[in-house]
Amino acid sequence: MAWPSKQKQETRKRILSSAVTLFSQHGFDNVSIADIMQHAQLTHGGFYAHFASKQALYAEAVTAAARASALAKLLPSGQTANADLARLLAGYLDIAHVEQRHSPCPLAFLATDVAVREGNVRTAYTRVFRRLTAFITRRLPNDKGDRRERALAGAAMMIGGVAVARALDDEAMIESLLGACRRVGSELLEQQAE
Amino acid sequence: MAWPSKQKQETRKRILSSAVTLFSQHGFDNVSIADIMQHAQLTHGGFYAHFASKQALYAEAVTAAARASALAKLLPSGQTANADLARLLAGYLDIAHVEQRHSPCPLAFLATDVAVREGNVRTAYTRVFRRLTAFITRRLPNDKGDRRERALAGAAMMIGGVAVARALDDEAMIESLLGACRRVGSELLEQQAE
DNA sequence: CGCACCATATGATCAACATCATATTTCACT
DNA sequence: AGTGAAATATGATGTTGATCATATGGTGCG
Repeated sequence: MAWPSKQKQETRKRILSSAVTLFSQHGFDNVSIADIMQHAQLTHGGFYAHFASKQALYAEAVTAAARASALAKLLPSGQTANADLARLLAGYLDIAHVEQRHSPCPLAFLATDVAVREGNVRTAYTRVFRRLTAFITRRLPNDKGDRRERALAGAAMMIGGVAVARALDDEAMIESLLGACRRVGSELLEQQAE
Repeated sequence: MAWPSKQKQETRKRILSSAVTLFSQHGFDNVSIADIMQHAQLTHGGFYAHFASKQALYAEAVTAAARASALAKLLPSGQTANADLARLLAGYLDIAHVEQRHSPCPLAFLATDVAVREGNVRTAYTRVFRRLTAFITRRLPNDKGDRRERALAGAAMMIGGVAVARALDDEAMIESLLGACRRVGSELLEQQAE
């Protein structure tokens, strides 16, 4: 009975946060445990005191990334539904997001990387996606069309826009793509003034 | 000067085709040269007689995948613009595509996988994306709104829809997502009957 | 039939890396 | 201050995989 100082919990959080950053930036397979631990200012050996395996860390990282990312910061907004959606679109389809200058959304950054795994990781990803689409659906007006359908398609467009932008080579095309998704997304999701 | 039998060209094509299949299915890092060669019914050693490196193969595979995928088969269509777009949406946002029961589109299957590489691979990806958006743009009516903008956003939605669907765990949600993207995509890209 | 040569196969080599076993440090409490 | 366990570090181990060097085998020509 020693160390009630919560050191361990904080260390664990630091590892998770480093994992989110590095996995998003380089993909699961291009990041070693040693890389993550180093980034968290630790050495590689202690890792298994915190996580059962690299895969287990990945599953938690997907969830943690969602919590840290822009969406989470919108949740307790209190603004109008329309303002929330506008802010979501603008923040998500932003070059700063694509270049990972703030917390990346795992749905866009890890999409095909998650698709090739099994088990927990997929489940975590699915949960995060469900949460995003619920967030959007709740803010769509009830009257025109099927809200859920538009929310799903809108989410796909946002995620696809960012994922593709990250893969592109050409700065100008990246900007066009993001701009196009912002504007069409706004038509699709926001209540237009009449 | 022997072997005018073109054996080598055909072998090379077989390797490329195996690479497309396996990279799409498992991602670049989870496929070894040996896996690819075995899939092409060869042994690992001969690989470097055909490609300079695994990365070089990847760049060519992105291009080859595009050529083999559904889009390519639409190109010499001769149908109306609307019919082409309808066919593209239906074929792309299809569970059979997601489950890779036919040639996968590299834009969706390799998006985040390409995003973490450098050089040739990104360039090849960008070229394929440019080709897809050009294909769509050319088939949009000139009158309402900015064609190119709608083409870019539509492409992002298609690609995002398939990429996310592949990562999801839940069959029902996959179907909803694909259906939503098909219907919203159709509103966005097809000329609606009045 | 045998030769020259290209395509492919066999068999290293060398470096990364996930995971584990063991050592060292650090804190809370006496 | 001293002690013991928790937290972290150091140092294997074993495997996998990209790449390369060398060997084999089949092909078309003389």
